[in-house]
Amino acid sequence: MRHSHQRNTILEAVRAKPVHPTAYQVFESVKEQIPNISLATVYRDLGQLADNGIINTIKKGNVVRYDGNTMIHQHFYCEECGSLFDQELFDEKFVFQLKTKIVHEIENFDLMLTGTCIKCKNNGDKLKC
Amino acid sequence: MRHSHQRNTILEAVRAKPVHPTAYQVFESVKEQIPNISLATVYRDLGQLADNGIINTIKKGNVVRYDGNTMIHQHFYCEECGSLFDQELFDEKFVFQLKTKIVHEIENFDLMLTGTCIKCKNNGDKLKC
DNA sequence: TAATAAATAGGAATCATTCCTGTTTATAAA
DNA sequence: TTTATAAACAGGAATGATTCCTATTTATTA
Repeated sequence: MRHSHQRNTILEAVRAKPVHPTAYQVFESVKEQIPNISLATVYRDLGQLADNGIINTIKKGNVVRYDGNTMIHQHFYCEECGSLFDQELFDEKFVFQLKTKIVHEIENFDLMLTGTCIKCKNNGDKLKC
Repeated sequence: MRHSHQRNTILEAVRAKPVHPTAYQVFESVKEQIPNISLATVYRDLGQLADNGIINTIKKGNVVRYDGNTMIHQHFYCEECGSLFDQELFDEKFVFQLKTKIVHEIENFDLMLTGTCIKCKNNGDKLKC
């Protein structure tokens, strides 16, 4: 990969956002610094960064989200408010042991939990009173 | 849900296919029996069947696949040949215990493993000789 | 048998993502 | 420093899975 101002700015934008932004959200964020950046460039660069293991991708619904945290971790998605949280459930060691139990060669271990987050659950309970 | 010939045929098609068919694959299959079935009908009925817990959905890439097996199980996707296998790794009991460790209310536990399946791996090794 | 709400076919619309093309830029060799 | 060239880019068109829309048909219940 050659040095690129756009790609650096894109990487910074992903790392700055703990919300796991979509490509479009990264586009909007980077636009503040590079007004005429192209959405296609954002997609291309995010793809390159992911291919090189510099960022991770998370799929939820029909959109891809990008995650600057490359440590092994899992995610929780709240169906009520749409928030996507990091969820530490299995560590690297556990995942490594699991891989040895499977005949296939595992590259990725993607766990997505969905449900209602604690905040929404409490709000829901209140409304029911 | 009212009785519907189309929906029944669609459900049979999903259950008959161990490959976890996409909506379009179900459409093609059902077309043999109901030639003028609409793709929109297939999508609508698959959605209803999933909403009622009669079938499950699996997301891989940008397509949804449908699974007639409603028991708790996980999936492995081979990046080489595109096959999607059932993978029993965590049983219902284990998943239940995990849920108690999390503050949020968990409804779904979706694990997708990706990599190279044993068959493709062996083929690859041969080619390298 | 009639009323009616669910289900349907077919096509249009949506939207995230990828592709295409002519132009610009980073890098390395001359 | 200049030149060559392949990567990166902007902007817009294309793609493809899925959903929406509307007029028509069908299952169910009174």
